[in-house]
Amino acid sequence: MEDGEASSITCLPNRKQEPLQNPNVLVNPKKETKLKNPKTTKGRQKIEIKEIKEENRRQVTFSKRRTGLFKKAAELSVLCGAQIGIITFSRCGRIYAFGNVDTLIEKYVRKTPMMLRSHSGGDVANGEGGEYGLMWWERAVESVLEEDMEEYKNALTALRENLLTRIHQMDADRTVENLPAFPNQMAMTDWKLMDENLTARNDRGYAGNDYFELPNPFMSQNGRQ
Amino acid sequence: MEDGEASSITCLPNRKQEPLQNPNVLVNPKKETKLKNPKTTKGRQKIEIKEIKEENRRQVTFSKRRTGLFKKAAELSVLCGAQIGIITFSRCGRIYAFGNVDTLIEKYVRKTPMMLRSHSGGDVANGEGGEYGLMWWERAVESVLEEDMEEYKNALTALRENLLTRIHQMDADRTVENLPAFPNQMAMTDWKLMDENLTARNDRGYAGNDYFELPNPFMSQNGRQ
DNA sequence: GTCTATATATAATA
DNA sequence: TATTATATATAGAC
Repeated sequence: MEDGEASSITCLPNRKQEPLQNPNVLVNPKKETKLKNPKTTKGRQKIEIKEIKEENRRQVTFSKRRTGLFKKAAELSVLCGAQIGIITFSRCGRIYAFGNVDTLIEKYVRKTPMMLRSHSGGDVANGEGGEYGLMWWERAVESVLEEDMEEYKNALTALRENLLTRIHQMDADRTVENLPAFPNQMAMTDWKLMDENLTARNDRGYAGNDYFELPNPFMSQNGRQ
Repeated sequence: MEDGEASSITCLPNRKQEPLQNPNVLVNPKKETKLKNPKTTKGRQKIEIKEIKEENRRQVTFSKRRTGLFKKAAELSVLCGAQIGIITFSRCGRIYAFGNVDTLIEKYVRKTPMMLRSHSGGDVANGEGGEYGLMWWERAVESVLEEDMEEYKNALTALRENLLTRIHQMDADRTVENLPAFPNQMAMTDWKLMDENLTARNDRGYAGNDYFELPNPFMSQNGRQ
């Protein structure tokens, strides 16, 4: 009820009223004479939080709630000056992202070394540029950074892609079952970049809300989600 | 109004009522005789979506809305079988994350090559193992992958960390002002991993909601956000 | 997509 | 923290 909250006039305590079918007896239900409102809908119904089985209903819900989630994120970002990134994979593997995800991923990975270090068992290594028993590709990265941080920064996205397009076998879940051995063989051509009409950024531009969708090339164009 | 929606009885069309101060004339406002409700609060007030200046109010809002956002994400995940990851940096650089972020980051980076490719100007390269004008570290990564994908997978987190701990100068924003030249010198010791009481996962365990907070070691323990 | 009625989130307050 | 009243999100039906 963003604007025109006149419907709050309705104050009928009769809940669980008749099936509200056949509103044709009364005046045209929409437009004109909304007095004597016969409750055209049941309104928002309570639902259980469990997987929605009906394909179509699930799809509608996904779309609506994803929109709502992103809107909430935008508001939180603006209100509190927080940086927020959201990555969403629909069941068919379609990506929906919110925020300057790339930047946040880098910040995230950069700021959570402890988790990873403890995972790999080692202690925090010092980074003076010597040899610390790093794997060769780790040293490689290290060396390029020491001599050319700027170029590295500019090329990071390319590197990042190259890195990860190689590891499609890992954590393959049901949304991305059988990727070909070389992902570049995929016809990833029909992705689209869409600008979202999310809440306008404030002058600081915290999250820089970019919002895009990248369809899974292995899904038929119909039957999306 | 989770349970007990009796308050819907109140149907006073008089909005913008008096400042509702001084409810002491009537019976005790809380408990007993909530009939003749003198409106103990103004209820949720409409706010503009712009940065909240008051430190305290902003902090409260951040906490509440972040909780709400994560709850929404959990619901969307369960309802629609979607995988969702959220990364949030508060103004002071504290990290709040939702979902199996690491896995989703890998999936995300793996599945967005087009965006990056178009950014770097090239077309989609084929990956038969030849030379495509890749930068040397790209070829390096490529070669290691071709001969030892498994080891690479296992070492990915270490690589990932090593990669990104090197690029702390980029996108330095006001939340992370002056990181030392070598992040490993940071005393990243007081992070904590907390389990969140988010909505219980369904049996598929889509997002595997892990939720943790990683405080910025450069912020004093008080004055958090 | 749009609409309506209701479920839910949350601003202000104690 | 917990409560309350209201703003907002969204289920169901077009």
